[in-house]
Amino acid sequence: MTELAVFPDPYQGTRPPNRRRGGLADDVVLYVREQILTGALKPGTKIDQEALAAALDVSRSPIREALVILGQEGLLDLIPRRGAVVADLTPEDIVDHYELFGVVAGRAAAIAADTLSEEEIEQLRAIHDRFVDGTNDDLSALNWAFHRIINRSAPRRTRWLLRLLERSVPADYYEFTDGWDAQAVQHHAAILEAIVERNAEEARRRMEHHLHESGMAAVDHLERQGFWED
Amino acid sequence: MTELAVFPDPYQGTRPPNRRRGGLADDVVLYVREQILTGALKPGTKIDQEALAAALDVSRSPIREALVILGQEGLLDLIPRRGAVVADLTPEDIVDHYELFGVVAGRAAAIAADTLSEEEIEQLRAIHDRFVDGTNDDLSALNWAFHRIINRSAPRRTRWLLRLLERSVPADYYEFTDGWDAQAVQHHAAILEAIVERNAEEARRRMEHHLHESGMAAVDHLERQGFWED
DNA sequence: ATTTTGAATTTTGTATACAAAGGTCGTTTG
DNA sequence: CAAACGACCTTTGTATACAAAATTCAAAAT
Repeated sequence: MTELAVFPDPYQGTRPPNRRRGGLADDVVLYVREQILTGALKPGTKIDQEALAAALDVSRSPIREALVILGQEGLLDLIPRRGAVVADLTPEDIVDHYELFGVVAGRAAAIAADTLSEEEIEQLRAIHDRFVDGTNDDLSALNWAFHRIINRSAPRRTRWLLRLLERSVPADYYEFTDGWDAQAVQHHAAILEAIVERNAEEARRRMEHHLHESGMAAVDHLERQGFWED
Repeated sequence: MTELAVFPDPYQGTRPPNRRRGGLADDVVLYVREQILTGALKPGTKIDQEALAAALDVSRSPIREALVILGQEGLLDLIPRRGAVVADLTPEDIVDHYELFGVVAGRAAAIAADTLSEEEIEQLRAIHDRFVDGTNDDLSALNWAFHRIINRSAPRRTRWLLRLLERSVPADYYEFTDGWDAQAVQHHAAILEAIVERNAEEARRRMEHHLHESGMAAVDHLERQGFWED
């Protein structure tokens, strides 16, 4: 997770949680997740708790809590009494994950089209404009801000699931490379338009399409990075 | 989770995982989840690790792992350095949860309509027939078997999410009471029909509708049970 | 040669110990 | 009298210790 620069006023509260540091387990989760999503840890690799603890210089307590979390996220398979193994992560898994992300984010977009206030739509447009502009701004942060305004209109459980799906995906490791940002601008524009027109079904479709394409881009990127080599 | 009777041949491998007993943490998860979903533990209640450990006669190690799992499921709010609190669970949350379940199960149903083999459709029909019949069978198990055949046609990540959504919901505590089974039969029939006709979009819509109605039934049931009293 | 067996070793799961942050409650101070 | 402070107690987070299951590997048996 990249540390974000301070934003001017209109972005108050629109930056990633940055919530108070939890315990060591959180660090372990971040570390192992990155190892998996960058391909440093290949599927099938067994996680040696002791070794990991030694490597990160913590005890097995936070290690075990981290493994439980990653197990819940589906990145590790936890087999009772025989430990944690890096789960398979095929192109199909990535595509599937983004399709799921799509249907859930699509639901959020539909709700946003129905319920966002005019002020919120104005905020959305402002962020989108800076996203289009593309200069002197952290594109990843603006992308995040755009989706956040939409997602926060969704009910609690939907927001919970969106956060979950957001975490266990390589997003941070490939987004806004390879000219993907140009596509994203188009998609965002279309989504914004549907929301402005209060066309919930169209907003849903376009969000689903956006995430579908994101999945394709992710697979492309990972393939080019040699994620599935040897 | 009710223990299932042994089924005749056609149901081989169609009963709930029943996977090898994990550790004590699993027991703790089951226990606390039940306490929350039956209303014994009200939202806002703080979980005292020591007290829970004493009550279940285990140490805090499995307790903590269980709390992490329930936190990931959204049933507990884990606040660093100040412990776990039972998360809010309003009617809106339940409805929202089932809507999410709907879009994901809908995706599975659409895939099933496209990809189920004729043999699998025959199995589905056989199970549905026994479900319609309603005599001398565990309705809950048949319901589970019906959905399982559909869901297992979905790709891995979708199956993972379905399992997750299935767990953190009161299903077991209200299903097939109050004449809900009559409605479920209708819904299943409609879904089966769409699958037989290989009509993916219709299968999706009907599955979404089924889960939407399930959510309504769940809220009704919980309200009648006094889940949200005082 | 392959499989089987069983002690030695490793690794997991659980319990306990300890340090530090959080909360409590009475006292003090403005 | 209300807010601020601080000593005391509680609870969490982390480390360590211990028991039991799983794995390893060499010797024995088929």
